[in-house]
Amino acid sequence: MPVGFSPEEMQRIDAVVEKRRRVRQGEALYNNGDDFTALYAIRSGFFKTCVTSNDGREQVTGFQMAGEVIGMDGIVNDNHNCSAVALEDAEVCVMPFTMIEEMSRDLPALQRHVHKIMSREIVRENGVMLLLGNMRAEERLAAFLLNLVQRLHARGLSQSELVLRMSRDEIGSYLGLKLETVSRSFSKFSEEGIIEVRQRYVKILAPDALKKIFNPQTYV
Amino acid sequence: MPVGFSPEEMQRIDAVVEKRRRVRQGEALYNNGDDFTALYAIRSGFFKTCVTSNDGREQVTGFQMAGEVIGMDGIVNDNHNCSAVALEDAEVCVMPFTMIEEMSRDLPALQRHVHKIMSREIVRENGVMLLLGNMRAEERLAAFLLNLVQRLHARGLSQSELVLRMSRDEIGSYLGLKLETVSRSFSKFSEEGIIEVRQRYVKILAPDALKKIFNPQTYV
DNA sequence: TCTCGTCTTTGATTCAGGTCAAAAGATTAT
DNA sequence: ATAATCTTTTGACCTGAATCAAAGACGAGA
Repeated sequence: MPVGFSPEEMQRIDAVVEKRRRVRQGEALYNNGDDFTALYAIRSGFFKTCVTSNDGREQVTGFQMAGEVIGMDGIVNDNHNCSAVALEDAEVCVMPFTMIEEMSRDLPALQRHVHKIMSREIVRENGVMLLLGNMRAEERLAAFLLNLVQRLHARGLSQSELVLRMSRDEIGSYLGLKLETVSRSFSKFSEEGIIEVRQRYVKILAPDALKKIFNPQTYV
Repeated sequence: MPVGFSPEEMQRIDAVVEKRRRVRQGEALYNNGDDFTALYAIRSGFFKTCVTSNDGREQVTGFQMAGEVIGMDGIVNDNHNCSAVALEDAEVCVMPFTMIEEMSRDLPALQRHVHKIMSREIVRENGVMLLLGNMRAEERLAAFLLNLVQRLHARGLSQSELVLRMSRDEIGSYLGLKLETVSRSFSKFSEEGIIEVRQRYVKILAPDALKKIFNPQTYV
């Protein structure tokens, strides 16, 4: 969240952010097609967002954790273009978008913050496109693990251990791979001593080896 | 561009939009890493945007034409995260971002417009992720052609004929395919009488057949 | 007009990842 | 505790797209 506001301004911001909503594991915060009314700041829990082609194929477009904001996909057409599903019990701040717009007219720092959040999402998706368009299975998984552990570390968690909140199938959907390929890649990393895997628990034993897989040239 | 402004407001908007820049074919409007200062509204010409992994693999993230706005990738980090290269001689409006922010504080309709543009880009990229993660070569090419021709048609051009501004290699990069695969898919469509291709000239003979390839289920 | 360089097509072959199948672990419900 | 269900792993095999290679086609410049 942005910084550098006066106490009075913070109070206004708090008012926007006061409404909470709990979402149980497996439930949708919003679904594709739902009316767009608000952005959501994740307070706790873990989400996936996904789009579905009209013949039913699902693509996970991202995994989001505490501190991240979701829902921007709804702004263009006043209804959501993807679904956001909780992968564990979660709580979000409901931030009505009209209030956000109103307030960011008065508070340039908030305005800039909103723009940055959306731009960050564009940049993130650029990165995923690069991954999906150019990388091989093991590179994708390495990139995924490194990204996840880095974000968790930024939240005070371990930079080497994590518990995946999503299934192999969901990881595969995000990475453009089948679940068997994800599983095989995990096993391969494990055999090579790069990681330790037990179901959804993952320990990164050799982060440099992962980085090397993710980006071979840098280390040659 | 947004509508519904008073003459006075239009004048202010015109002031933002008055600065022009010409970009010759093959030149970059901005490069990855460049300082971010402005968004660009394309007045004429055709661009590609692309990101590059640090080992040099390039991913085309989009093709942009007149009326579209590019540069939003630069907002988060105050420098551009991708490059925008003109595929034909082009002219853009340079819209300094500080001016956009300033004005959109006064003009809610402009503010909303800026938000929609960014949201539209997020949604577009969601669609590309679905394409890259789930579709086979011919589906990707069909989706690409249909999208392109639809956008051209919205600009008053034919809905069945088009001249590609980009090479097979660039199409391949965008679609996550090698250029040979793009070429083969073109040939296949051509053999099947779905399109007529002569180099970069493409005529869509059977749009429904293309739509069927793009989205099989709908027609079953 | 001819040549050079670039882009495109096509063919032959290879291979990464998909598909199908089955077993082994987890997790939940009874 | 046990059964039932879901998830994950692993194996065998297949296939769509990549790779390698060569020949055409086109456009720019001499």
